[in-house]
Parts: sequence; structure tokens; C-alpha cells
Amino acid sequence: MALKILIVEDDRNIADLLRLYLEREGYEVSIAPDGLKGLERFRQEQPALVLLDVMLPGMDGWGVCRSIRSESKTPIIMLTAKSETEDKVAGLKQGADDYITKPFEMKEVLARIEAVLRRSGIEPERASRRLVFDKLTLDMDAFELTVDGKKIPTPPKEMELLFHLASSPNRVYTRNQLLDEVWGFDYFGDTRTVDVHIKRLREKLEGVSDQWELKTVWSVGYKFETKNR
Amino acid sequence: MALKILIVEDDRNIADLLRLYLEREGYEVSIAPDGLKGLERFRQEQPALVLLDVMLPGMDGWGVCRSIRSESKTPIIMLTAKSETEDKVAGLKQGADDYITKPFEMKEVLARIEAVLRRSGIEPERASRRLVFDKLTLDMDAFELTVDGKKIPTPPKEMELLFHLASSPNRVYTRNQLLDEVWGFDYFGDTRTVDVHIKRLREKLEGVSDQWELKTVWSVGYKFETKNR
DNA sequence: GCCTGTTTTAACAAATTGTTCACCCAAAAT
DNA sequence: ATTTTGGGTGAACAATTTGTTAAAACAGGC
Repeated sequence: MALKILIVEDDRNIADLLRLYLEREGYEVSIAPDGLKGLERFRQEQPALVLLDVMLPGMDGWGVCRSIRSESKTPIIMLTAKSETEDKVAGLKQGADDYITKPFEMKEVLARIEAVLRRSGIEPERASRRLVFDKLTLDMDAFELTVDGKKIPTPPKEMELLFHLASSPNRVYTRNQLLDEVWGFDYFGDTRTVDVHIKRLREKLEGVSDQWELKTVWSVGYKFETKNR
Repeated sequence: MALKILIVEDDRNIADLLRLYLEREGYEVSIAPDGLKGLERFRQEQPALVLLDVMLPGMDGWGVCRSIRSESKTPIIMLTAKSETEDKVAGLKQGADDYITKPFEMKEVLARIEAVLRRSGIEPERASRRLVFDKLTLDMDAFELTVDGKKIPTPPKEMELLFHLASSPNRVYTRNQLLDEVWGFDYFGDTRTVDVHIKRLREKLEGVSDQWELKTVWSVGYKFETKNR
């Protein structure tokens, strides 16, 4: 069961970006756009950790932080634009566990989340992102593709594309869907990009097994087709 | 409880067509013909998502988009004739969540709606796109036609035509209706095209079952007729 | 900043599908 | 029974979509 993280953030872009990265890491993410909804969601969903923006419409981040703290020990990481030390100190006094200033690096955020979780005695054990099919193993944690027992060095985009397709075997995805879901919703690029990545994946996977196949669905898109099931 | 979608679009044909498809997917649809009525409806009905045409009489789409955004984070997908990238960027800056250029494919629209809803943390829970009749399975997610247990490779237009007819068994469709609804509202071609596709479908389905049939209704059109029930 | 590997774009060839047309047959109308 | 209208079909042709290659753009590590 994946660990749940609640993001309370009114800027849609930032929230989506966080979601993208956290989900890729195997967390379950939910987003609340303001303080009140944030509290509500918190009570409903009992997340393992809260990422909390300071500047929020309605009740601000500090208020939310105090409210959560008054009813639970759930770790809280504050997100803020200001980098003043006094703010940081104040924040920690209000009960936050850590503090990240915008603009932030995703790597930074991930590292801090894991650190805070570990400090709180929670094992960050993320959902396994590992798929196994006949003669094919796709391990997104180790970032390794294994074909017929041999590791095949594979660039990230190809890994993620294959992972995405193979996560829902036999389901067709249009190129635009794949661009949205693998490249990101704000990607403006050519749909043929997908074709090229598919082709390279096929080179790596060619003739390995007759149990599955990267199949073209004409005028629609691609799917990872499996035989039996 | 079905998710509600508001369509703001002055072209009646396009709006109706969208309604048709969205309702088939299980959404609840309401339509507003111009910007002001669109805003009004938006406030009344609190839809889960808005499909918004850019070219509108009175207040244009961008204006509506800004107004909605100023009071809510409800996802907005813009519909527009222009395909310029700058327009797309501008659109996303105004607060739209996604952007579809006309003429659009219905499957594209559906896919994007789902993607946007998922991004917003709303579960799209749409109707399954799978039909099963005696010895016949039509799975639009996998894009597969199965006849008597065997997969039959079938081109997209045939799949969609059959899916369309079989979605409302025993209902007659005129050729023009089918051209509108399967080929697209802006399609301009010979009605005999439908005949040819029907013919090819019949070849694939010939003598498979006596429970259903692709039937001609003389001087009217075609229907997918089922026996009992 | 340079180097290396990755991603994207562009161009062309190949494959698949969609459309039209002509001709003939079937159903309704007279 | 004859005429008229609509439908079935096969094949040629057109259009669309995909595969593939190569080269340009880009990104991250040193």
C-alpha cells in the first residue's frame, strides 16, 4: 500500500509538478487548493505526510499547520517563497518538521520527504514500481530493464514509456495521451516523437518473447499487448 | 452520481455532437451558446469541467476562461480552430488546463477530458467501452474485435461504425447520421462510403450468430438488430 | 565550456486504410 | 410487369498513418 502525501497548494502548476514527481516515486498524492479544503482532506485521508504552502487563500499555511498539529503528529513540510531565517524559525515553532523555499529542486523535495518520514519512524517504502512479464523485467526503482536475464541499458524516456504502456497491458493509448502522461501535460511537441521511442524500444525487445508485444493500433496509437492472462 | 460537464460553444452541431459522445460516456452535459450564458451556467451548475470554445459571440473564450479562473479552479479545456503553438501557450497562461484544436477527434476529446480530470484529482469513472453480444465482443479500450473467440483485425473506421451501431441496438441510423457521428461533423463525402464499410463488417460477421445482425432499413439506413430481449 | 549520450525534429519510404465509381441487383411504386 | 429508386459489391485510386533513418538540438557530467 502506497504512502499517501497531501499537497496543500493553490498554484496549480506547482501542485501538478509535485504530483508528477511524487507519483513517479510511487507515492499516492492528493491535492487541496486552500487551507480549509486542506484540513478537510487531511481528516478524510489521513496522509502519511503533508506538503503545505505558506501563502494560501483563506486560512494561511501557519493556521493549517497549527490545526493539524493540534490533532495529529503527522509530519509537515512547509513550502514558502520567503527564505528569511526568521520565517523558518517561526515555522518550526508552529510545529512544522521541515521547510523548503521556492523555487525548489524536485530532487531536494524528494530527499527531504524521505528524511522526514524516516525521522518519524515511517519506512518510506514506496509502492513497488516493478513489472514482470515473460522474459521482461521493468524495475523503475532501480531504473533497470532486464530482457531475458540480461540488463539492457535504457534511457529514461524509453523506460517510462514502456512502463506506462505495460502498466495497463492491452489498453490502447493515443500518442497525445502518451505525451500528456509520460512527457507531461504541458509538453508541446510532435507526436512522432512517440514513434521514435517506440521504435527504439522495439529494437531492444525484438523477438524476446511471444507472450507480449508492443503493438501499433492503426490510426489510434500503441499498446502493450499480452497473450494469455 | 455522474460528473457534470459544461460546454460553451455557439455552433449547435458541434455542441450536440459533443453532448452525444459525452453522455454515452456517462457524463452529465449542459450547453451554453455564448460567453455570458456560459458564465451564468457555470455559477449555477458548478460543473466538474468546462469545454470552452475560443470564438464566441459577445465575451470571447479567453474572457470566460479568465472569469472562471478568477473564481474557481475548475478544469477548463479550450476548443479552437487555430493550431498555432503561441495560441496554445497563451491559452495555458490564461489558466486553461488543456487545449484541443478543431477539427477534433472524439476519442481525443474523451482522452483529454479524462487526463485533465485525473490531474485534478477527480476520478473520471467513465462507462466501460466494451460491448458483448452472442459470440461478439467489441472492446474499444483495447481496440479489439473478437468474433467467436478469435480476434479479428479490424480497421478503425469499421470498429467505430460497429461500436456506434451496437451501442444502441435496434436503433436505425441514417447514413448521414453515421457520417456525422462516426466520421465527424465536418466530414463532407459520399454516403455510399458507409455502405462499403457496412459491407466489410458483414464479411467479418457473416453467419457468426443468429442473435444479432447488421440490417439494412430500406430507404432509411442501417441498424444493429438483436433478437430476444 | 566541452563532451557524451539522449531526445526531438524532419524527411522519405512503406504500409494500411478510406473513398469513389461503375455496374448490377433488389425492393417499392406505378 | 415495368419503372424507379435505393443498395451491394469489387476494384482502382487517393489519402492517411506509420516505420525508419539521419541529423540537429539539448542536457547533464566533468
